[in-house]
Amino acid sequence: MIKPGKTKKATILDVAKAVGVHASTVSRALNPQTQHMVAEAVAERIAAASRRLGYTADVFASGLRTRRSNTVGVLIPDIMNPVFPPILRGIEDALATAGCTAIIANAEGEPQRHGTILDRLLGRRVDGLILATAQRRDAVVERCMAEGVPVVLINRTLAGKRPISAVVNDDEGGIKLAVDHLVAQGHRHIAHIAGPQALSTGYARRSGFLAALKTADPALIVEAAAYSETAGDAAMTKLLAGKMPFTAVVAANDLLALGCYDALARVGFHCPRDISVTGFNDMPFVDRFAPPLTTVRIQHYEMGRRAGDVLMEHLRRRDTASVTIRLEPSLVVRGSTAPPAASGRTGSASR
Amino acid sequence: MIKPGKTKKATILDVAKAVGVHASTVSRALNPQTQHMVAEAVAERIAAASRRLGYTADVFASGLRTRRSNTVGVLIPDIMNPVFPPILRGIEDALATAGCTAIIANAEGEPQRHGTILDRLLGRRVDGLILATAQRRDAVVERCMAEGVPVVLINRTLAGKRPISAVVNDDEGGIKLAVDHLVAQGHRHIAHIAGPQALSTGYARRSGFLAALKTADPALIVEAAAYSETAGDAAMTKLLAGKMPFTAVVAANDLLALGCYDALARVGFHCPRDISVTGFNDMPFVDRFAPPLTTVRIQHYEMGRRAGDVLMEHLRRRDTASVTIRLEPSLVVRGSTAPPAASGRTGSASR
DNA sequence: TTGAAAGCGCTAACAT
DNA sequence: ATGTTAGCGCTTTCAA
Repeated sequence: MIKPGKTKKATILDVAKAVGVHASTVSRALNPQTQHMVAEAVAERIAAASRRLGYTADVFASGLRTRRSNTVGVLIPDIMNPVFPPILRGIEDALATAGCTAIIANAEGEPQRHGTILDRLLGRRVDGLILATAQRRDAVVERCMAEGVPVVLINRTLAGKRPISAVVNDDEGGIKLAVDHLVAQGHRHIAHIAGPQALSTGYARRSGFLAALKTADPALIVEAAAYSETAGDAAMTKLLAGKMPFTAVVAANDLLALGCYDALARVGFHCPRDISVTGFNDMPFVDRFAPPLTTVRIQHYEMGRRAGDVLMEHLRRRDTASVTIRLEPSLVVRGSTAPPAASGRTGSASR
Repeated sequence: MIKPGKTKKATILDVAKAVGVHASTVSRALNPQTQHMVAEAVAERIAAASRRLGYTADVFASGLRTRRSNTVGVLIPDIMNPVFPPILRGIEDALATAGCTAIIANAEGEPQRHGTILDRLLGRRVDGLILATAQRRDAVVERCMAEGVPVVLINRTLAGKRPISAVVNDDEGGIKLAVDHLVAQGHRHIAHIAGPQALSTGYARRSGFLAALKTADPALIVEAAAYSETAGDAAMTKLLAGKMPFTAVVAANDLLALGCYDALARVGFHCPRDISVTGFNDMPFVDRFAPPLTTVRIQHYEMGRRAGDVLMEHLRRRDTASVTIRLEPSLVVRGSTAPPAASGRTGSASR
């Protein structure tokens, strides 16, 4: 009933026979690394024949021999977060130019699952890894380092100086941009919804907040349980329930800022009239929210691209020294921030 | 300087030696299909030893032998479109239960690139494909069918009845939901921004619009060049420039609806006061836009999940008959639709 | 129920 | 510059 249609794949032997040379000559001619060892005329005939027969090297056979898959694993904490698609595009573009393919794995915010996912990726014999899931101390990363698997961290990095490559943002600097903007608008009581302190982003942004706002009140800093809307909502609710008045809040990322919107709406507060809100990431579509979010823009695509390039370099030369690339963020001012109300509404936030 | 750390992977031979049996026995014991051929006691010792040694079959070696990669290719038109992440999650969950891994490829709206991407995926020896990129007549799909590669279409399907599995939405029915809602609100002049007619979604939704609104005016139907915000903006601008008055527009998807927002804002019209807008997909975050989008909700996750399941079934039994699964959409009413202004503002849209 | 042996398609060391 | 040979690690007949 079903046509099998199985067009038998051409093997290297088919090409060899067609040209009248030995299989190994075909192999050499087709590999850029070894092409120089074969006569140009022969190489051309081989190229022609292999094109004509639609020959492509079997990844299993060559992988078995060479122990390279030309595949890298990419571990993402949450693919539903719109920051990641642009990052992934950057990664894929970088890999594609090196003839490499990404296997994307979703960690879904469950750190304990990371080990299993790593096993799965390693089981696929990936040549290296790009991890967007790193915690400040991270068992998965440690394991990779111990096993000598090439790794590049992206967005998040480890605590302290470690010999591992990473492409991150200047999180402190980015938060300073947001704080300075609010201060310039006249805000004096600014709260911070910090990201999880187990993550370098949460940690660094909190430090950046403290550094930028010397007068920061500890009571106005709340740590969110996760980078999610619900966690942002919960944190903001906690802030509103506290007795410290404030007129603005710096959220550690856009999703948390969205959660702030929810909490604010629930108690009938208006953003930015009652409370100004800033985010971090400038993820796609935040310019369309009500109100459009003032946020710190990071170079999503560039970040992915650079991480991909760095990993490719590590694969090319296994002794490449690790590097840390820090990308500069910028502030995008939109409708979620405004000068505090003159009416002394400042105190209104305390209840 | 760099610790090689290369922990030699355990091979099947290591396990065999540890247990004192032949490698082939280990192979049989570890494969659920053939496990029954080996004595239970031996099987247990093999399982224990392989666990102890951290043995996992080398995918290259077994793939070379069995011609199966336990990998499937997933072709997505645009990963930046937030509909896809939930769909991908569904697909991955379905594959994971079958021990399969997805390789996601981004087609980036360039149909001519699809062939190359297909080659790359096939070169990776994927066992099957899930295509979200199908056009009503699609060279890539034809090629897969001709070559006997198992394929499941998702979201979009081919023109006419074809022997190929697909998981799609009831696009006609979905649009009818939107039209009926607008009519119930009192709208009489309703426009449609159709999706590309080369895609089954664009085509079916347009048909659905025509079917639901017998009095539809051809001058109030504009085909967008792509499913994108800019295309939606352009189409809406064209509609506004026409002389036909209308009070509502049914966009063929959410991105097009967003483009409508832009066009409306540019000419100083307010949604929904001047013009009501509906979308399609209910992609993440459209509930947060200004105004929150009234749209047709599709079962993103379920769609992915079902497609994955169907493909797994095709891989398990190559002679499985093809099926088409049609998922039911529902309407989500939000702030972008309202009754038309009583003020006879109807005509206002014409200039 | 288990072992022996062959071979999947390719590449790399060695030989010429 | 090209051919010979061996073998990567696994699965699968075939034999016992």
